[in-house]
Amino acid sequence: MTGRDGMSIRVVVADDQELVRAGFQMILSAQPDIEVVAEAADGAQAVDAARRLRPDVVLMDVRMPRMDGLEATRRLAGPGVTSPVKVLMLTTFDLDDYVYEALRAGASGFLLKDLRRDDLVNAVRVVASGEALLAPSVTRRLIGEFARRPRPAQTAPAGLAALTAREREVLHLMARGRSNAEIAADLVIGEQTVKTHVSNILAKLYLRDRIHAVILAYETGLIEPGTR
Amino acid sequence: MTGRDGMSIRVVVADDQELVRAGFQMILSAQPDIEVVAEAADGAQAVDAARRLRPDVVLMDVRMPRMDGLEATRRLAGPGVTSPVKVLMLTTFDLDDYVYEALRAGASGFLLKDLRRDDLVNAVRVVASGEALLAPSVTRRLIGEFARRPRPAQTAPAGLAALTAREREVLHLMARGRSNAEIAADLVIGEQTVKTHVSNILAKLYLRDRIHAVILAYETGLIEPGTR
DNA sequence: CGGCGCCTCCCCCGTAGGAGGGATCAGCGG
DNA sequence: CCGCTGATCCCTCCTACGGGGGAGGCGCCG
Repeated sequence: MTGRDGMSIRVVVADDQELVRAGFQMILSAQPDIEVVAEAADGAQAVDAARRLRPDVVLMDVRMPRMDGLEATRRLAGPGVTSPVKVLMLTTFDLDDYVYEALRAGASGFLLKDLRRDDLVNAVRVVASGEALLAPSVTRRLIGEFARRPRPAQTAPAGLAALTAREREVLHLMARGRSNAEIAADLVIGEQTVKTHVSNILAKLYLRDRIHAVILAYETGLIEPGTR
Repeated sequence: MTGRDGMSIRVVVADDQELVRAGFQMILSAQPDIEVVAEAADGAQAVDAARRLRPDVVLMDVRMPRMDGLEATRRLAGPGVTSPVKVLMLTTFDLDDYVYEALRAGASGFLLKDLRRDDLVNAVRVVASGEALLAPSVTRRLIGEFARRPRPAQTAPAGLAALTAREREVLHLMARGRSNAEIAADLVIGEQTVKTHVSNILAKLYLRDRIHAVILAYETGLIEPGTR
């Protein structure tokens, strides 16, 4: 979208330590295709500069006075932001909390400051191109976190396949906590009919009661938390 | 654990195309600290070789005859494997399904075959060291996937804080689908007592019935799918 | 065309679950 | 010492649920 086609990659460097900013600035400016267009000493300045200058990448430190990098990232790339700016997060310590928060905040990358200069330059290029990258240790933990939770949707059609379309519909509403009467109202059918469907569902899935149906809906990924 | 301290990194290359194996073999063997100890033409051979030779890393192609790389990875690094072997997955096309399956199968990395030789060598070293890495496009999607789902635990203590320890205990069992009588048996108290607790829980959380309590448990992250 | 699957509706009936009372007792902090 | 909270137990009443039937209409397919 930006920063390619011969044009240089425009970068904003945000870090509260002047020395660190100077270092990044020097490394990046030495590249023919990278241009540091602004520096920021705290999150507020970073947000301000990024909104004004619309850089291709913001190099963002996690810990900063006034507004930290997490909050700044949220404002620049978080969910709900209309035209997000890409953020590459940097930190000295790779604490889990920071990483997860950063990624949820919308960061396109998370690196430790002990990286080699080639890697930093490469990272900026990768992020500018719309891709993402993480420090190896972070990658490992993210993979672990990801693999830890069982596949959601895929396994759903376990016994669910045995249900008719209407039954699945009823199951969905059941899983949302609707009573038989409410389901009947929702589907514009009689409550007796709903009861029949419910009974058939429970029988087909070998469930004791609707509560177990709700549990099954969540466990199989039929319903995902936060989808309410 | 292995492959360091001056000893070379021992690698098994698994790919059904002879030319690809030869290419990887050549690139890796050119490194002073890397040694290709075996080649495999399918998943079964890869598993066999890896179990026999205990290499530091297995370079594994996704698509292979007889047994594909995913299944082979599961057997070498999947959940439940006692002494896992590190697997670096390689593919020509970065299909979502492959990636997610590979990571769940226990792979320590996932790269596209269009990578530069330096990156391949670097990847082998990273994986051998116990860390992980992904192709940038894969990283982007993984982050997206991760950020998509709202933070689980954190938000839990929303109204839950109002509950007493005992009530939380009852709520947990309720969320597991236990009936009042079963909960009573579990906690070695009278069923009447359980009913009282349940009533208090519902009142405190402004819930209509135990079904909504189950839903709330999942939605707040009190219970996580797959934790059964 | 006759079945079969699906959706629809109905009745009866037993029970688990929840509302709304009230009660005792141990522990804790003022 | 008193008051409060939490945990325990008991009662009654009512309803939503769920099991076990039966039954009619519709569309599809052999």
